[in-house]
Amino acid sequence: MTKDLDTEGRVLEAAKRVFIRKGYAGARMQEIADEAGINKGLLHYYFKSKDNLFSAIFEQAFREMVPRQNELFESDLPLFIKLEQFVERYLDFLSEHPYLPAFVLLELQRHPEAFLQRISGMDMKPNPMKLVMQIQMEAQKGAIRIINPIHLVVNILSMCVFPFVARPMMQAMLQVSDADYALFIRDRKEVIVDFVKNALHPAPSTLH
Amino acid sequence: MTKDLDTEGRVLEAAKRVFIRKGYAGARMQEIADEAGINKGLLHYYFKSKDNLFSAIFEQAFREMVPRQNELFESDLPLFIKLEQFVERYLDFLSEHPYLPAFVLLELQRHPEAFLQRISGMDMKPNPMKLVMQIQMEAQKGAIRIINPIHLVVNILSMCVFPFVARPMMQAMLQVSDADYALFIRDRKEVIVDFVKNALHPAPSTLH
DNA sequence: GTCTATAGGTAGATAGAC
DNA sequence: GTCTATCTACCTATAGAC
Repeated sequence: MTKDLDTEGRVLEAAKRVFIRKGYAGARMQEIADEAGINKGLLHYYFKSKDNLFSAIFEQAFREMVPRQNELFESDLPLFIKLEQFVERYLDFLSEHPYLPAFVLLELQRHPEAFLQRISGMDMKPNPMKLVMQIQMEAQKGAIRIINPIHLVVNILSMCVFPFVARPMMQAMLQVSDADYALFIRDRKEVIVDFVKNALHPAPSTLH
Repeated sequence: MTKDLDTEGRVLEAAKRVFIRKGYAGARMQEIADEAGINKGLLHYYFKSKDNLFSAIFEQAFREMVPRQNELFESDLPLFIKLEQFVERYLDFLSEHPYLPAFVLLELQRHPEAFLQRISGMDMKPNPMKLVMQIQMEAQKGAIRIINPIHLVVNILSMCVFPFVARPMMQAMLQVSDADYALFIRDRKEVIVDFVKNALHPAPSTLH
C-alpha cells in the first residue's frame, strides 16, 4: 500500500504512524527508519532533524483535523442540516483516524508555546464566529432555546471527539470489544444529533 | 508547601508534576530529582526504576479521577439531583487538576496492555450499570425522553472532561486568556446541567 | 539516607564510501 | 540517494564512600 510512494513519501507515512502511536518524546528515529524500510542516515538526509520531521507530521495532522471543524463553522446551511452533516462526516473521519485527536491535542498541550505560534502562522485557526452568529439569530427568532453559542459549539465538539480521546477508559468502563466500540461510535451519529436538537427545543422545561 | 513532607513524599510530589507535564517518555529522572531537591541516586534508592515510580504516580492519578466518576454512577439520589451534584463537583475537581485527564487518558492509550490489566486488579473499574438502570426506569415512567443510557453517560462525561483535554485548542479557537478560560469552565456547570435536562425533556420534538 | 562517580546503553546527528 | 560506521551527548541504573 505504501510501495508506490517515493522515499520521502514513505518516510512521512512511517513517521506519522510512529509519532501518532508514541508521541514526540516516545518516538525513535530508528523505528521510523525501520518502518519506512530505510536507515537512519537517510532520515537525516531528507529531514535534517527529529524536530523538523515532527513539525511536518504535526502540521499535516493539524491540517487534517481542523478544516473538518471549519465545515461546521463556515458552511451556509440551515443550523440543523449543518449539524447533521457535520456530526456524520466528522465521526466518519475520526473513525478512520482514531488516534489523531489524542495525538494533536496532547502534543499541543505539551508544547504550547512552539506550536500555537506556528499555527497562527498557518492561518487556519478554527473560527466559530459565523456559527455563533447563526445560533444567536435562531434564538432571537425563537426557533431554538436561548443558549450561549460558544458552549453549544463546545458541547457538540466534546460529544464527537471525546469518545476517541478516552477510548481505552470508555472500553474498560463499558466492557466492549473493539468491534463493538466501532458500532457504538456509529450509533452516536444519530444520538448526538437528537440530543442536541432536543436540548435546543424552544419549549420551556418543567422538569426539576 | 512541600517542605513538611518526608523525602519519599517529596519524590512522589515531584514525580507527579514532571510525569503529568511531560508524560512517561518525556520525563527525566534528573528533572524529578531536581524538583524534589535530591539527587538521582536517591531516586533509585526509593523506587528501583523509572517504571516503578511511574506506576505509583499513574495509579495515584487514576485513583483520583475514577472515584469521582463513581459518584455519578453509584449514589442513590434522584437523577437530576445526582446530575447537578456530579457536574458541580467534577468540574471543581478538574479545575484544580486541569492536566490530570489528558495525562491519564493519553498514557492509557499508549500503554493499553500493561495498565488495563493493572486496573482490573485495582477493583475500581468505573461501573455505570446502576445509573443505567436508573435512567431506564425514569424513561419507562415517562419522566424523561427515551434514550440509550450508555450514550447519555458518555455525553455527560464528554462535556465535562473534553474542555480540559482540548484546552490549548479551545483557547486558541475562542481566543481567551487563562483567567477567562477558568470563568468559561465555571459557567459550564450550569450550562451542562441545563443542556442535559432539556435534552431529556419528555416533550416530543417538532423541530426539523 | 544521602551523596558522588561512573558504568552501560541508546538516542540523535554527522562523515564519508559507493 | 542510500548505505555503514562513528561521534557525542544524554539517560537509566548501579557501586560505593560517608
